[in-house]
Amino acid sequence: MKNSQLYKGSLNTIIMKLLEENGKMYGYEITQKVKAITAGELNITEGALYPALHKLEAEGILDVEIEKVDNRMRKYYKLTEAGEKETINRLSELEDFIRNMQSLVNPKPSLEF
Amino acid sequence: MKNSQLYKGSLNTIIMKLLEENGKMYGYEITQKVKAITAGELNITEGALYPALHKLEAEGILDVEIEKVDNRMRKYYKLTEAGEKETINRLSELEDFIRNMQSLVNPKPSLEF
DNA sequence: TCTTATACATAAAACTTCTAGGTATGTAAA
DNA sequence: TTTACATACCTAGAAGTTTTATGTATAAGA
Repeated sequence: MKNSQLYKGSLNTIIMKLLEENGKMYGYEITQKVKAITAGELNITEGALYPALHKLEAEGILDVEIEKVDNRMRKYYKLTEAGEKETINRLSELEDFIRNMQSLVNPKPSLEF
Repeated sequence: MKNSQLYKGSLNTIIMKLLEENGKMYGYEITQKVKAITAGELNITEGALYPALHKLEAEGILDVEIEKVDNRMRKYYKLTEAGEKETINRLSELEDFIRNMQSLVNPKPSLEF
């Protein structure tokens, strides 16, 4: 998609935040949710999403649970306890990042008269 | 450094914004400026910075001018005309990005009573 | 003299993401 | 009925950026 370079490196944080908020989600659901929240501006590709989910699972951040709905497979992911702790750190990093980027883009004028 | 993953993909935008603001800067100056603005939280490594500057120059975004100060070489970079136009686009993308990330992290509650 | 700061540079490895494919089911349109 | 689209998963290879680890050189300070 037309995703700018800027989103690179933010995928894990996005996934973890969504799972923190919604309890459990499956891959396709995550892509649709992100598209909806960002009004179509950010489209997570499957080639990025699935490897990322598998990696987070391997790291013990996520747990999987397979369900069959309408004869179609769904793999629901949710945060482990370790994952919840890590999510707190990631969100804090995200806040710092946003604050820093805003400082760079919108520097405080020096206090002169 | 302890730079989180989130900064990946934002280096070009940072460089371009700083040059838009300061007219011309040299590599080492950019690293110091970023460190100062972010209170030490973001350190741009040379291994990332110099290749990025060279690439932006090759793309016609930046112009170089070599000066010798105190017997040391300095390569001053400044935005070309095309670079200035592109910077406007990048900053607009950055605003969208920040807005989208904030929507994800801090979703608007539905308007129910 | 040794360390730190200034100032540039690059090559190899690591890492993430994109592109481009693949499988399969259900539904709606032509 | 065949085509298209949405749902739902997956992966391999290419592309791209950044990190790590170097290297060179001058100036200043301990």
